[in-house]
Amino acid sequence: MFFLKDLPTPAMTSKYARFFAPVEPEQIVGVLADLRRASLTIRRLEAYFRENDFSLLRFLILIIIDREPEKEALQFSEIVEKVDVSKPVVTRTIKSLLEDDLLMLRCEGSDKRMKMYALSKEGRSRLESLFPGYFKLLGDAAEGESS
Amino acid sequence: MFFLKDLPTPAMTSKYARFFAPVEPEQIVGVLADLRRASLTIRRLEAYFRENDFSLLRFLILIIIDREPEKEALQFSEIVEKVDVSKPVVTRTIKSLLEDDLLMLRCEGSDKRMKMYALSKEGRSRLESLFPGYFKLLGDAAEGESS
DNA sequence: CCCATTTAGTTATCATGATAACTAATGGAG
DNA sequence: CTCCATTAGTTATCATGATAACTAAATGGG
Repeated sequence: MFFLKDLPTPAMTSKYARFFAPVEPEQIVGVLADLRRASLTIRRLEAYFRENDFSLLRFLILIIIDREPEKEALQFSEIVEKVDVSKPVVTRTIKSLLEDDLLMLRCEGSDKRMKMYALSKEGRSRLESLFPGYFKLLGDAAEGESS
Repeated sequence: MFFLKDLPTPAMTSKYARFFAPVEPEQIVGVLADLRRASLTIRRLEAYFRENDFSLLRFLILIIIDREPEKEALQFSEIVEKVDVSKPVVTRTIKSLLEDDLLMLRCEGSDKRMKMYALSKEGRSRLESLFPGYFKLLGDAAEGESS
């Protein structure tokens, strides 16, 4: 998250310009504005999921499994690859999803180390119940961007 | 941070389109791309400061004090307002900056609750030593955006 | 002037990200 | 077949964000 509330004023950027020349001040300010805008959107998403006793990461893991075209179960390491988060965090989050019966462990395959996870019925309906608010926030962000 | 590595394919968005209509799929995908891009930039910034035994928040607090035109010391609550982070986190971070002698406490004023903080000489030079890498990353992000 | 309320900042505790080091299963060289 | 290196996932611990509840100082109505 990028926490600077106020973007630098022109007076400030000119004070620091010697550090970033030849990049134009407007470019620097533009990037800062983008970082700030994205951080606020992410914050709103996190608040939305928290209000619904969920988390962005839990949601992303469910959607990643759901959106796969052919497979109906995904391997742990595939999930780790698609969600750009460290393995221990995925382990912990999947554990909580299992405890809530939103995911099911599928121990098929010859390799006894591998773990496959599929959405449960509750998992899928929970996911769908979260879609409207999620896409609403993304839509709002899209609007805010053009304005 | 937004962790989804792969943006949804057209096949995926059409699967979910009923949840976000009438917003156009390209808009949703566009916002997701922006969130992802910003998250990666923030990650690079955090990695940069970590490599330099610093943190993005520590840096932002220093720059906020430095960039104020007239005042050479800022009040705790002013810092909290400008950096969009909770008070306890600011307390903790300022404490670490004091321990490293990068900030100085200025207990002036009649209100004995108030605390004012100013950059020390080391604080200012530390800040300046971090500028080039910081603005380099912002410049890179600006380039990546236009491409 | 006194007590209740407000304001400034801190402490305690939790949530969720990371890295390092671990266990258990696999697989390939000899 | 045996043993060592590799791969899959977990455990332990830390870093840094949050909220709630706290202490101490200021303020204002009676």
